[in-house]
This record gives sequence, structure tokens and C-alpha cells, in this order.
Amino acid sequence: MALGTDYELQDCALARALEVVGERWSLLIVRDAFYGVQRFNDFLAHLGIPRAVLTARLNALVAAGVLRKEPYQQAPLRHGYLLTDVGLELWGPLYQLSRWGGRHATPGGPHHLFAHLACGTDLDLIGACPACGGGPVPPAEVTMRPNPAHTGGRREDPVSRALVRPHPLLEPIASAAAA
Amino acid sequence: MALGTDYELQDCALARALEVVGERWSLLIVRDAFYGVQRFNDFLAHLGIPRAVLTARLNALVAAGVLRKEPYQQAPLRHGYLLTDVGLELWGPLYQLSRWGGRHATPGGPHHLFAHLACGTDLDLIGACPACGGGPVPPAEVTMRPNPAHTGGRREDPVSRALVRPHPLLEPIASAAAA
DNA sequence: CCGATTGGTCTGGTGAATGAACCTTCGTCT
DNA sequence: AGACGAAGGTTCATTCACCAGACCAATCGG
Repeated sequence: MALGTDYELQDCALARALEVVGERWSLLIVRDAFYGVQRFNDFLAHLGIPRAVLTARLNALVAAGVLRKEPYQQAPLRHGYLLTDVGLELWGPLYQLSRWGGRHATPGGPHHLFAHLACGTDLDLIGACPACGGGPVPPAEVTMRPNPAHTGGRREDPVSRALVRPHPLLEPIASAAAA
Repeated sequence: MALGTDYELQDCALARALEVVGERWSLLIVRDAFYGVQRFNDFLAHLGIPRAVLTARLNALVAAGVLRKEPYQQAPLRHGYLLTDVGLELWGPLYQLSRWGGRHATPGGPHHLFAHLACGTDLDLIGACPACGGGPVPPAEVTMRPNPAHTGGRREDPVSRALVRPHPLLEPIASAAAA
């Protein structure tokens, strides 16, 4: 976000958080990173975002310590963008905001459902496993799958197609796994 | 937010949520509503937001069903902006995002601390009361107070000054209570 | 009648987002 | 060698949202 290009005087941690992940596409990029998207062109195809904006956001998220660049080949040097530990801690707010959107702003219901990898139970509202108890399940122990009850169109880019099959969070999507 | 003025094709509840609360000031306005801010001029003073933008955001949040207008006097008709039930459900994501910002993006530490009204225990990371157990505490049962350990300046508008004393969420702030 | 309070609208200027085209480095195919 | 394509950007003109500040309207107290 950055209001007045930064909310400098807001006496609130929320404003600070929004400086980092509040700009137009930032949180969607982070979400895609949780989904296993790592490469520039995969973010581009899945989000439909202008290239220049994607470049700017990825760099900003790396500078903020949410993402890090990790080389995946040397030949022509190429790197993917992966979540740091700081970035992984965004799973809680991101999941809850997503659930809120699913309840109140998504006609046709949510497109994806999230379950505990260990036991297959769907996560509750706060991201915990009702069967296993305890606190919120960390993202590495979560799998996502499309919502069969969802009505309405789906996107037709390679990333969206890869996400049709059930898939643990953070695991690189098929498109990138081909490398 | 609204990307291309709406993320129309994003197959994700998160994008829908961001259409509602993702624009530049929206989430800060909702946060202020939790703090007990209700009046146009109080939002204006506390946020330092341009009047035209505040008007647009408040109308958008009302249209989205997050806020509602409630008359507080008839003489010259005046109304405040209050959270609806849908808006109240944003407390979870908002609190968690705020905590994330406090951990990772706020030098000097968080400006406000949140405790369970019933027992005075500070809330944990997911917004639950460690002493009372159970799930996240609903906002009506939370009080906020300034963080005594916070270093750095504070704002000097009337709303910020009213928030210096401990204060239950959702209770109208002193400035508005004068009416 | 004068001014203050509240909650706006209007306007002109600036910076950021957008979409399309272009560039660079390498690998592969023929 | 030359053509082509993939990956990851950069550059550019246009549009659009944000910004600050001025202005407006209804009502009340003095």
C-alpha cells in the first residue's frame, strides 16, 4: 500500500503491515507463493498482473523480508521466489481473510478448500484442525483442493490448471517442477 | 484495492475480500471502527486521509455491508458509521495482521495491547485468551490500552488522545460520546 | 445576523497502475 | 551458423486513483 506512499504517522502495527503487504497485488502474490507458485512467469500467468508491477512487487516483498530469491538453475541464471519464515507467518491472517471473503463476498462459494495434511480434516475458521485439536495448522501441513460445490468459471492458465489437483501448500506447482 | 478496479477473474475468495477491504485506507478505517471511531470527522482526524477519499471508502464499505450508517442526532441529521455483523467478523484477520506487523514491521514495538475484558489477560497470537481457553475472543470482549514499552512518537489528534486511556473495543470514543 | 460545527463536494496537480512493445541471455533445432 | 523460443525483465504512453485545499450546505448558539 503505502499511503502518501507510506502511512508514516499511523500509530498502529496494522499500518506497518499494510505498508508491506497492503499494496494492490502484494497479498495475492503471497497467496500464490503459499500455493507453490515460485517463478516470475507463473505469477504473471496466474494473476494477470502487468509485468512491471509484478517486478516491483516481488522486489518490494524481497526487500521487506517476506520473500527470498532462490536460484533453481545456473545455465541462464534463473531464480524462483520463495516465502521466508516471516512470509510463512502470514498464513494465519491470509487464511482468515480468505475465509471471510468466502463467507461474505464470494458468490458461488470458495474456490479452494483447505485440509490438514496428516488427517484429511478440513480446517476450521481459524485454520486449526478440528480433529487433531491444538492451534492453527502451519501451512506446510495443509493441503488445498478445488471446491467441488463451486459454481462459476475457473481460470484457464497453466497454474490454475495445475491447482485443479489436490496439492500440499508450499510444494512447487507442476509447471515449475518440470525444470 | 480493486485491481483493474476489480480482480474480477481471480478464482480466490481472498481476491474477493481484497475488493472490499483491500483498497488503500479501507482496513485502517475498519480498524478505527473497532477502536470506537464512528464519526466522519473523527476518522478524518485520526487517519489524516483526504476527505474525498474518506467519503468514497465509507460509502464503499457501507455498500459492501461492512459498515452501516446510524443516525445519532436528528436536528441537523448526522450519522455515525458502525460495524455490521459482517464487519465484526473482520476482527480475526485484522488482529492477526496487526500482530504480524507488530512482530516484523514495527520498530519500537506495537502501540496498542489487547486484553480479555473479563479477566484482563493479554490475548495470544490468534486472539484467544490464554487464561480462559476457548477460541478467539470476540471484539466486544476485548479492551485495548497503549503499550507502555512503546518507544517513539504518538499522534496528537483528539482521537489518538482519547485512545491513550484503556478502552473496550467498539465502545464509542470520548470525542463522540460528548454528543 | 455572525460564526462555529459537521459532513460533505469540487478541482486541479501528481504519482502509480496498466497494457503493449521491446530487450537480453541462453538452449535447441535444423 | 541461423532461426526460434523460453525466461525474466525494462521502457513507454495512457489512464486512473490519490492528494491537498478550497468551497458548500444545514443547523445551532449567542
